[in-house]
Amino acid sequence: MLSLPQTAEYALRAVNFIADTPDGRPRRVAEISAAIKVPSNYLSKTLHQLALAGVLRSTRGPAGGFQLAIPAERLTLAEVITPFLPVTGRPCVLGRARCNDTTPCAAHHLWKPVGQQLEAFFAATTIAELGR
Amino acid sequence: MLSLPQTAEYALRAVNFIADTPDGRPRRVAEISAAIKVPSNYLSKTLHQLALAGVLRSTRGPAGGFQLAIPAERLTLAEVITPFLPVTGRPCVLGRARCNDTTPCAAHHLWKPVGQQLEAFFAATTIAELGR
DNA sequence: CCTATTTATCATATGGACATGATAAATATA
DNA sequence: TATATTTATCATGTCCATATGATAAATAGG
Repeated sequence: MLSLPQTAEYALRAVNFIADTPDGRPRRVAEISAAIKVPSNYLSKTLHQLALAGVLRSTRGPAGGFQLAIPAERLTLAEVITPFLPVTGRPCVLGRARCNDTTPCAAHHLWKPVGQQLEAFFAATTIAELGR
Repeated sequence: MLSLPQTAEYALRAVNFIADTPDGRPRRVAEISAAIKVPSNYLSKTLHQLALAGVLRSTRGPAGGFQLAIPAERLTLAEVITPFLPVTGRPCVLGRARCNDTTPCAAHHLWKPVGQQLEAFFAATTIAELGR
């Protein structure tokens, strides 16, 4: 029905995989890419963006790779996907530029609670809560 | 956070506008386009697709235009947007190809109720319930 | 300090959603 | 039956998410 951008899904899969590393040692792009089935060269850039966003920490050179920069228990899904959502992310189902409580679209009153629940899901769910 | 394809939003706006026509007379593309602020030539094709989907009825020639093919009280948002959703519409937040109760992704158990509520919203809400 | 290993970055390609403009086909009505 | 009006369809263009491939920069360890 509604779906996340491909890249945001990649990010979630990657972070979830990284979070599941014994003693949190760094994971190489090649490892992650193979594990979650995402093109490695593209994933490389996605992981870099997550590092810029402060979600991951990157280390170059031998034994380098990507680690969580935030403990899985405090890292929310929202933090992971936000860098990959369109800047023009509309909160309005009808796609109206301005839609809020004071100038609502035709569907605002019906959509609001559903949309809020959706946002709450991403904002409240942590990586630690995911399975494997 | 998540959003519908642009074209699906156009479709909802258009159908909502058409539904709001006194005695259900046909509405011309030009009228609709002006009212809901959508490029008319593009809208034309979108409306045509809705006609093919059985949501609208089209009439050519003078006094022609588009009308609802289904009473607003029985026309759901899902029926309006479905023709414009990607065929590969994933029900899985992590974007996994196969994700269901028996072979769930890492987020399946957490996402399921939220996703269901989302689907229920579109499946249960009718055009008649929208405001203006 | 050299070398292997790893991320960072640059250059470029591609497919599809979104859009524009023009022409064809249907039809009401005078 | 001619004409104006309206949708249907065709041809084409643009932009961005997604992706590929190659090279540069950093760093650990011998």
